[in-house]
Amino acid sequence: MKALDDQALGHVAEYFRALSEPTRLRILNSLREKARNVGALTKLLDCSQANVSRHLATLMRHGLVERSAQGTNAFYRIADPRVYQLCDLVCGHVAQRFASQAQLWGAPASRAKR
Amino acid sequence: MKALDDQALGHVAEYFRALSEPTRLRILNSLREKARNVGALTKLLDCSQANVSRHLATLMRHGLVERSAQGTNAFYRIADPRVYQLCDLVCGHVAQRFASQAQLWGAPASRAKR
DNA sequence: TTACTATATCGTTCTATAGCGATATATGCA
DNA sequence: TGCATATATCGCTATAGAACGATATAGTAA
Repeated sequence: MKALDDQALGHVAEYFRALSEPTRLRILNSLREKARNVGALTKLLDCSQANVSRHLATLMRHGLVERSAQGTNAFYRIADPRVYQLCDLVCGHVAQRFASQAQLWGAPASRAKR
Repeated sequence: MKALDDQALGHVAEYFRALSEPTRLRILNSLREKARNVGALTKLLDCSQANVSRHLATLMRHGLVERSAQGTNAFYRIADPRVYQLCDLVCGHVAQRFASQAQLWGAPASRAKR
């Protein structure tokens, strides 16, 4: 992110926005192991089929997943495994943040040593 | 991001959401070199002081920047340089996506060979 | 054809938030 | 004290998008 022009910055922001929804992250997480069709994801996530379809469309629009139709089924798979690098980085940050906050608050939840 | 419980997933989503706004990305980009106070950022970004302050509060809330007051000035600095790793990953993805789309579209914008 | 399944899309409602102007708060100086 | 500067916050409007139910589209089989 060096000397980004505004247009590129907008695209980066949109990419992050695509990842800023818990249901979409759950979809990506479900596709970690293998490709799945919409119905499977619907059951797995306990979410309406319409919503799953719409979130998949959003993920498609940003190149996060790929689609392959087989008969009436639409199978989705991760298009770019780098997305997991992103998530892992953020998870690390979030976890660390919680750890330090737990320390600050006297760690009532996650037993810290003193 | 392996077997994330819903709460953690929500936090990850919120973290991404904090990064999903062009103005906030511009702020982070401006803080890449050095810490700046609100007034400096306001001029730099050509944005209202109220907005800058509010975005900084959002970035603070997610642990992306740190604040240090000096008199009436509030200086902000990057709290976690890993955020730039995130942005660089996304930039790489976005750039690659544009390149392949340019190929698909016959590259009218970014002169492709053939 | 008709019926069934899988997926996508539409229309509505509701919530979150960005931007703006005005104002509140805090610090420093005369 | 009073005033100027720096920052934070409030109230408002407008917009984006998430969830939902209903419906449209496509493939498949009888």
